[in-house]
Amino acid sequence: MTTPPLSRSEAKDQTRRRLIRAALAILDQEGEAGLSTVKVAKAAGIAQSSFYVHFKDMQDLLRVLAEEGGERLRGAMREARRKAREEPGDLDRHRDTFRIPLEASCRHPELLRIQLRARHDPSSALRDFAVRTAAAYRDHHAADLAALGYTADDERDRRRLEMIAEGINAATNALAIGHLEGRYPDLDECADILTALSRGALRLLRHEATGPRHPDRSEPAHRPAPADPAAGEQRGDGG
Amino acid sequence: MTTPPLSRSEAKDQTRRRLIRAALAILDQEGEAGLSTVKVAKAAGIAQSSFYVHFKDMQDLLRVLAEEGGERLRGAMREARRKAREEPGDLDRHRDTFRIPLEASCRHPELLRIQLRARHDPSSALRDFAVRTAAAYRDHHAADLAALGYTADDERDRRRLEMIAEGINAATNALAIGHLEGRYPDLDECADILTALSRGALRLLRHEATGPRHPDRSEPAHRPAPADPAAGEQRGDGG
DNA sequence: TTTTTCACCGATAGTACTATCGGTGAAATT
DNA sequence: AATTTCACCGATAGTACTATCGGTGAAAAA
Repeated sequence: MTTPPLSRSEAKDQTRRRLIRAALAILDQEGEAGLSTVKVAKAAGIAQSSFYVHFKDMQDLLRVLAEEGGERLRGAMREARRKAREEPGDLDRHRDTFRIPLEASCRHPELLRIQLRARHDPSSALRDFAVRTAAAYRDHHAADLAALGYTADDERDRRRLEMIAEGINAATNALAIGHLEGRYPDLDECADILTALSRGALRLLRHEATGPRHPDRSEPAHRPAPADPAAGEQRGDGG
Repeated sequence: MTTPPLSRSEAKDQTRRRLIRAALAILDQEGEAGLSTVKVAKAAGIAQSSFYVHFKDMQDLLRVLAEEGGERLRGAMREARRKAREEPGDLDRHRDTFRIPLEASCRHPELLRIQLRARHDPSSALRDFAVRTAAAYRDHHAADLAALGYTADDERDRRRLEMIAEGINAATNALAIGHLEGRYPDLDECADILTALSRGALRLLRHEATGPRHPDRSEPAHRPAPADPAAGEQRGDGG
């Protein structure tokens, strides 16, 4: 038995972390309805009343949980993206676009499940987190697709690009869940399906973009896109 | 004005229906967490204790709700399918495949939202309903795709077909929600996106199904087109 | 009419959870 | 060593909900 002389603040922080982890586990296993200060505190090994030493109330804990969860997801996405950049994969840039969120999701199954649940639940304290996470994924896709050369010049194409990104995002989540449930063991195959799905949709986009049905504006307007895919959102860690 | 001489059983049945409708509304607006016998009974205009005249407990009400909801969704799907059969739409068979579930979902927004929520919530009494509904949609898609000539001979193709159907289903729900939220006003456009999405994925399937077992072959430019799904395109206009 | 039935009511016991209280002992500070 | 700080404790008041009770009046049956 190690006898690490924990300082008071270290011990407190450790308890706090136990509370957060306990809440995450209960949230994943029993859902938001199963959450209570009693259960969380007990699972963390402290008295129910001591819960309030660390958090103002359950809402407060969930806020912190969402913040940290969002950071973890974003970090996983960043990491996967970085790894994808280092690897040869020039040929499969398109495919990587789908592997990255898939891997990020599967690296944190509880967060994925919680996010999917909370997204449409008006009573959920995590709804905001879920909506923002989904928006981040959608933007990631939209930006990556734009980077692949699928520009959206007019209003309609922009909307279509968004719709495609949203559909792809939903499919990504569904396949990630399927993978986590063991139905689709091969993550590469999931990425393949997503790649194939998007390819068809993008053809529609490009088709519309190159040969407009209503040539009212003869302006090609080949604007060089936002250039940085989703890098702009968290380019922070530099190179 | 109206003086409808309601028999006792008629009045009771009407109260029961009010309870179910009230529960559905609360469920949609506040989520499962906001549900209580107090609220439901009050919204239905009766005393809380009288709730138990009609249902054993809240679980019982939710069971009935799920049964009726499932029946309504299935009915809407059946109806849309029937209507699609009657219409000329030979050209847009493929597209109809996606319009049908879209319309069915949008006809019952509360049920769609509730289903999406409950699907991944382990604490939800409606989880079973959600899972079965999702499975029904997925099967609908898989069957329709099969009807379009995309056979799945071996294990792998079967799994891929299922994955495609699951992805498409998820995208369908996402776009239906987007439509209900007003972001995608044109349901036809949603169907177009879904059509395009599936077309790419089906190409992958067909490629695997018709081509010889040589995985190194790159994308062929020719179009064998067994059942002619994409032939109709949409107004084609080669441009 | 007389009697029975029963949908509905108010009251309430019981359960589960929240959030605050004063107390305690060991770490931290003096 | 003496004092202060504070993370944690048990107890408990307060809140919200569930589910059961006996009572009531009007519809239904006799």
